[in-house]
Amino acid sequence: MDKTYSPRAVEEKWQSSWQTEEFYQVYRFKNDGRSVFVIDTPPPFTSGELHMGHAYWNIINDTLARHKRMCGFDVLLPQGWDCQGLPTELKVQYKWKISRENRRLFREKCVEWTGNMIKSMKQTMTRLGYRPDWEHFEYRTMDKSYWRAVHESLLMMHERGLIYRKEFPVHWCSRCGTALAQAEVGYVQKSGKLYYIKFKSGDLDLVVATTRPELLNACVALAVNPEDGRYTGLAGKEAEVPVFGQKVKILSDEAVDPNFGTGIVMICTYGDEQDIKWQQKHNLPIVLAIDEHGRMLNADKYTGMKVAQAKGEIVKDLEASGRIAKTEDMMHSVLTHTERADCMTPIEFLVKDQWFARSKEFREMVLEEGMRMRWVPKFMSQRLVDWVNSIEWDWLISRQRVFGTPVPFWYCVACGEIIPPRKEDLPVDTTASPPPVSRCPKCGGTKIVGTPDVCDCWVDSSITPLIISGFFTDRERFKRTYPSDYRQQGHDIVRTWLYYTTLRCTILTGEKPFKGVLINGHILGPDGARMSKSRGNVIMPEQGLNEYGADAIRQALLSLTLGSDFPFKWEPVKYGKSFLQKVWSSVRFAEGFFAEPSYEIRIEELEDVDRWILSRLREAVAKTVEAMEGFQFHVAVDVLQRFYWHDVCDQYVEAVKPRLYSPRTPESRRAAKSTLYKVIWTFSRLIAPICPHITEEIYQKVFRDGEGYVSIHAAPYPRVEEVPAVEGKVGEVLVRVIAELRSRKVEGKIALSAEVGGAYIQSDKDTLRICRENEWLIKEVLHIKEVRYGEGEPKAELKRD
RNA sequence: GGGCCGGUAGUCUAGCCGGUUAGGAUACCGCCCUUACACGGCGGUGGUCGUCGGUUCGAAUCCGACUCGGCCCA
Repeated sequence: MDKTYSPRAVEEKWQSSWQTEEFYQVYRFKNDGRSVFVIDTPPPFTSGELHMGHAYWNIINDTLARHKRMCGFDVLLPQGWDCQGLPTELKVQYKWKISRENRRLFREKCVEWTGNMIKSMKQTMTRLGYRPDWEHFEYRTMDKSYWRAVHESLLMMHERGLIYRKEFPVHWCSRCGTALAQAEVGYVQKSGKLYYIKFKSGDLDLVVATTRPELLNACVALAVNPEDGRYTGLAGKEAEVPVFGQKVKILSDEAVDPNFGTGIVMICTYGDEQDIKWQQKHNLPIVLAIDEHGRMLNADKYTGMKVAQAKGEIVKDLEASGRIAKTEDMMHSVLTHTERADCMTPIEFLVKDQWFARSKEFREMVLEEGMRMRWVPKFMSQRLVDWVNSIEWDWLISRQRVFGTPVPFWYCVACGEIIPPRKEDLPVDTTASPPPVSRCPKCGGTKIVGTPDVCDCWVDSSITPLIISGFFTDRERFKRTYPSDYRQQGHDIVRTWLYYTTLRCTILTGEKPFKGVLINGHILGPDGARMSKSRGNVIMPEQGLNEYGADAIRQALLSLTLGSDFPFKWEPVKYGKSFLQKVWSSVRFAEGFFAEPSYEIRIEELEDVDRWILSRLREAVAKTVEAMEGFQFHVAVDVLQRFYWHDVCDQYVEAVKPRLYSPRTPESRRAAKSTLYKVIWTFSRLIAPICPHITEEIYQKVFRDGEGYVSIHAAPYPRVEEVPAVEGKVGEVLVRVIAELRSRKVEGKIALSAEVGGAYIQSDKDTLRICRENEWLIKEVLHIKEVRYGEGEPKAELKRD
């Protein structure tokens, strides 16, 4: 064995070995009748970059899977890819200069781009030691087989009357010419003007403060807070909108902030999200004010102008007619296309024909199923409860995009009836294929049209437990692998991925999708803020893999408490690397004394320090097993690092050196060897799920001949009963005395290898007896010629020559 | 504005179903290259456990208020 452990070379060697047929049997899901353990892992968005946050959950799942395999479970560890999304469309559009007008070519190019991204991400995953069952359980949401599953799931929901169409406003970026998901927009602080505009209501002038006078044409109501004493009796009256002249009602609503502007707000279709709520709640008319290119609609002489231009013109005309009471400069939040930092176009709400899935009515069901899951950590379940209780609308499942799973329905133009495809025709693209009927089954209408809309990405990813269990493809396997044992995910997507999965899977199967949920926190940048390119605080695992190794990163990330956010630092990784070197050196030392393939402990030959370290080992096994079972990985890391470094290396190895180099008896030497063998072999298996590479290397070099498994990851996880239950108290006393004398040496600036003439040990009777019995060992370990003893307060002294 | 989480030495963190000299890591300072390891060993400096109240014989640990930070949602 080399003096220095080189993670790079060792890790790469085993990562490629694990991909071979010989080792695949360790990692494959066999469905051979053993208890199954299924982990529903997140399919990451295929951005091409695997950052430390991804690495974190890769490592959690890999560690969990390795642990369960060693415990004898038939583990199903799948890994999917969430492929379809706007960022990819924009890359293909802007970087590859492909026009989205040609939908087929555009999609092909998106698929090609995504393939490249997956390749690069998979490489980093592999370098982290992540080893899911790529061969049989890798899925990509852009594949036709995945589309088919999504379509079948939507078909089932349609059969139960859960799909409907309706006009609804969407976030729209006029520069990118597309609808956006909420996750793709954000508020940006901008300086602007607040206009105080006078509306006529009878003889009164009502002053309304707004930042968007260009939406006057879409003003459909005014509103005041019912508690606002200034406007008692105003509700129910009418007002006239300046410039455009339409008459609108004045409403009363608690959501109006009396402290903003004058306390009177104008409701437009649509200025912001609150306007949507008000429009729905009060059933107000909808005026289309802006088109897809950001130009005015239904705005008299302003029609066709760009929004910004129209704003200027309208303000000018308001001023001319004396309808502006005053203007104020203010900072306000503007909803902006922030997902692509260089777009930053203010978004508008456009009314589009949309597809919905009924979800409001399943709130109770989702809550009940959610509460039947085991949550780790427990408090995270509150996020689901809060979210479900706050749901006000059904799920808008359509998106006006190109690269996505097509919405698989046609509809009758005459009566609006939804026409589903035949199951055997799935997957379908309704813009390219003819409908299964030529006449509407409801009204007989002959104009049946498809839709270019695609599905929200959560429609795709909310069926992962069904995909991995074979719900659509293999009902026999499904019976054994659904629900998943655990769903692992970040806390930020409880309200999306977890909620939608629970909703859809329970509707489709009648049962919750997973028995347990493992929620992890975010890995933040070193500055404590969320990692983002614009902040420049993104940490990529690649930066540390060469220098410290995957096993070091794994230790560092697993030493975090599950559920909390953490600023990433390299220091704990460095410590992990030191620990690997420590383990390596100690095994290198021990291995030099192992002449036989394996060693069995003979209880009767054990000496006091052997019994001590074995009792400590037994304790470490118990604690580690308990921690691993309870997903307390940080506890396991801590217990193992401390046990091995400080008990095994600092104390035990030092204390048995004389018995290995110049033993008094062959039995003493054999006891030391067999204890060392037991300790290292057990420890290696305990930490194998956390540090799979170094333990595999050690296993293949030291233990394979004696133990016979193809891989350490095929060996059984240690159980407490494997370690002899022996009394360690006597050895503990001895170890303490030795440590004490060693400290005296260091304090006296005596080299540890230097011989000293004598030592004086003062303590109680029992301790002295133990020391006398082990006097040979004390002398040899510390290079002391003579030891004297005395009863009294515990102390240890050295006498120089 | 609402929900959740956190505030323990310069930095990070364990403990938090009440009683420990409050562990550990890193950084820093000494001494030591000991036939596994200087990616090491031994020792040391450093903490009013966010603030203020309360419960208790006793609180980092339980309760309340406040404050700061983070995430999610309005």
